[in-house]
Amino acid sequence: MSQPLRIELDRSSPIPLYHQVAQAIQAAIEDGRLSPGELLENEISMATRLGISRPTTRQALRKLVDKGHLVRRRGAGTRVAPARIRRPLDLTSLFDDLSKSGKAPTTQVLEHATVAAPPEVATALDMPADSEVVMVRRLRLADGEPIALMTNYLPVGIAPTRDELESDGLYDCLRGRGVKPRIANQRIGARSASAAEARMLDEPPRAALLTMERTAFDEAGNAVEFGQHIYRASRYSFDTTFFAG
Amino acid sequence: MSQPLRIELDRSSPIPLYHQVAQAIQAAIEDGRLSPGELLENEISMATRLGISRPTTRQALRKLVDKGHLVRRRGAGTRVAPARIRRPLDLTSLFDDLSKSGKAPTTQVLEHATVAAPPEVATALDMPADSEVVMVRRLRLADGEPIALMTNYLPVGIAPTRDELESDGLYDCLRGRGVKPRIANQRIGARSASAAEARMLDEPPRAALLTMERTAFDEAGNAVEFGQHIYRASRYSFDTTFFAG
DNA sequence: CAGTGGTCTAGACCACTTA
DNA sequence: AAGTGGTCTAGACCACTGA
Repeated sequence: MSQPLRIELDRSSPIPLYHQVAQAIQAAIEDGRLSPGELLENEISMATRLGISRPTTRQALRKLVDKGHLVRRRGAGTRVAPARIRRPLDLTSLFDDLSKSGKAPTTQVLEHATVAAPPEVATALDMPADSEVVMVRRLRLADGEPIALMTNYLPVGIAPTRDELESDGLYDCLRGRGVKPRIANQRIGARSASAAEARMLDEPPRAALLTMERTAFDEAGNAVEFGQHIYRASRYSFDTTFFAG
Repeated sequence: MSQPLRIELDRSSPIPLYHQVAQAIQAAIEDGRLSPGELLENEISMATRLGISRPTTRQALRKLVDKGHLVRRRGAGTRVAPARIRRPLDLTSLFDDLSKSGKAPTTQVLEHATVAAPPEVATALDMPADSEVVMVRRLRLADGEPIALMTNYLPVGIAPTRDELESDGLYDCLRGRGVKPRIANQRIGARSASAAEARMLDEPPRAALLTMERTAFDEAGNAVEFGQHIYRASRYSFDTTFFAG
């Protein structure tokens, strides 16, 4: 531990104290003021120094452990986790993935229509058969190069417009409408491209494609989105981090 | 809420009280005594009924929320999460996956040798170049049908023997040695099978394969295992659940 | 407005690590 | 033996939901 981390707390803020503390420490880790493996101040000292109780301090540290940013060992202290075990984004978003890797993501909306939900879609979204849903098909590109062909189905109430989808990722659009996806079930597989798919994605015939099916839910368990996507395996792969419980 | 869940606590047990409570509730959810959407007793009443403090009760409930088994809303109570948003196993294990779906998994150990770590393996395991590691190649089958070809590299100290690997999954073997993988970084992609791969997996030439690279770490951040695996896309896909947050 | 979960406090004792 | 995090208690006040 070099020297105690400077943390400003605002007790009049609606943001919980433990969250302010966690944010401050996470920021310090992310901008390098705390290095991987570095020993942190112990929690009792941190609590008294910040003028908060020990349980509140613990709650902040626990959050960071859950996110994989800190490692704690009884008797041995709290350390910044090795960089390689940090958890990446929680809900995979192609748009964010591409932005972060320095590519310029663009979108062509191929279709945008209100349709009766096919049976498998109605099941996934937990709606009565033939309910109306918005169906969207998009071609996603990075630096002008096709990356993925995405088909999504959304409840009519929350579906973004065609224009919104041209400029932002689906999840950004949903957030803008106050919809917060919290849980997603994904199934990732692979298959060979059909002739039409190969043509659209600029791949050779029967090229290997990554496939992903996803159903997303908000915190109350309401289905928010169902998608069937195919990715060029030559240009894209899924990076995920798992924590054992 | 039908009627308060019967929970037996053992205060002399080394298992923490909050863990006993969480286990009891999770068991009730899993065997159907609590149904999806069902309202639970509120935490104050549960605390007094079980003779434990409210923070301890909260800790139990928080664990279950983190695992996706419960959904809580201020003012509205605690409910069992819809079945479809339950988190599956945390660290993907082919062996467990197959067992649960009623298949009989078997393993052929094709190679088992101590070798100098290739550069990319040394990097993944965070070891000096050319360190000795145990390399294992296995063919995994379900009901006698080939499913996956797996290549793993492990530090010599913890590597299971050939015999152990014939009868159990890798992660079971590691647990048996007291090694607890807690975090894994995975990269999932796809490509076409080589002639040799197609032959071993009983697939047509150039069939689409799922690929997975994984590095697993224990709680202290020590690398435990690095693997490069290929799966028959026609027989296998990855199911995962993500939590935002 | 009654009831719920969310936040926070100020202590206590214990198990484990390190030296 | 000293220091650390892990567990647990018994309260308090607040924000939000729903009838």
